[in-house]
Amino acid sequence: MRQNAVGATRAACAMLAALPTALPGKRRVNLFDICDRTVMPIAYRLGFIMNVYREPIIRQFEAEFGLIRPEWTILLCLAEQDGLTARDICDMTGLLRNAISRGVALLEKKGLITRQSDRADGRLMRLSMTDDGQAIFARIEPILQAREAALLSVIPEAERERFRGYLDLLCRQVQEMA
Amino acid sequence: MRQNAVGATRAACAMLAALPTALPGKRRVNLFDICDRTVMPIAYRLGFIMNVYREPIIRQFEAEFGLIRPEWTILLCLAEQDGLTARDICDMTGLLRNAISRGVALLEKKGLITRQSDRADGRLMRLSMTDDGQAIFARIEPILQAREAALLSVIPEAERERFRGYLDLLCRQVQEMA
DNA sequence: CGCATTTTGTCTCATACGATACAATAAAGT
DNA sequence: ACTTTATTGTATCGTATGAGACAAAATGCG
Repeated sequence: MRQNAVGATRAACAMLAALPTALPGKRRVNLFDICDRTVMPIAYRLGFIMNVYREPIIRQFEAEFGLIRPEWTILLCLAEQDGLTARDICDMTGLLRNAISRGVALLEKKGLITRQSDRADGRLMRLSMTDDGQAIFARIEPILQAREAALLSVIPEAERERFRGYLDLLCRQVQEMA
Repeated sequence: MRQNAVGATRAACAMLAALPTALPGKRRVNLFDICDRTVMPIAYRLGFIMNVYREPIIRQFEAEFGLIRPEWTILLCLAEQDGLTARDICDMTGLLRNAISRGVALLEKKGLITRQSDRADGRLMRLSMTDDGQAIFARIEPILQAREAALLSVIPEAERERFRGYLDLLCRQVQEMA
């Protein structure tokens, strides 16, 4: 007998409750065996994808380039738009002020970016990549690109625009929710 | 002049390079201003969504229930399938052995799960939720469910199945990539 | 059997990270 | 102008967490 008859929505999944309670022998349980029976089938998938896709890259960049996540995230942003402020990067990435501040300090100490206080608003620090920063970024960018290509390869090219559209909707929605 | 003419793919985005290099006044820079000019427009969106959607919940559950991420992740899995092993949960969630082991130890100490070593394979520990565990899970589940509903509300119902299909493709692909 | 190899789970350690409080500047209200 | 209030960024501190080494059990191979 399943012991998990908890939560209001559990009843909605009652027809699935007939699944074996004791796992048969050594059968390996798969992600898809349970994620649709949870109350968060989409968020579960998103979380799983990020756990498996993003985490290893974070560790690789730490080990290989000595850059923590906020650091190369900042470089990624500055590569596409010079003179961003820490606040800009927070908004664009969803990282916290804390993390960006730390990343900026580390990058500056390494000489990979420069900080210049804004003339109009003394609180703002405009950030720019140095040549060294661009050199490092030139090494991490192809890695990110290759990984993106591998990820997307399973979605037919004709469908990618539609998929991107869904993600844009979610991006706006999570901003609303915050 | 933009200083970021770095990386092989930059040329492909040349038509976008005409964007203003110095930010005009105090204009707030948005996520969508740059994410399509990076080499990882999809992964960037996925990362952003997770940063803004998942992180706050992780912090809330830590503060409100004293459960770290591996802990409530384990409960989520056990709620849908009793008797899972730590290894099963790793495969299903994309979390590392380490994290699951830690979560299991904490949950057991709190009396929220029980561990029972498998008769056939002495290395395996079969996990089960206790009544207390189910009680806690009954409190976190609605929160997760509400959040999922809010997230998905922006995707038309008729399209959700298609979206879920895309995510399934990505789930399988990241498993392949690992 | 007997020995190497693999698998499962735990432990220790260094560290990246979020929470909180704070300083500096700007903006708004009177 | 002068006093709140908000915004931007920084510093300190406790903790969650990944890396790596390890123990125990199972499996493969001679």
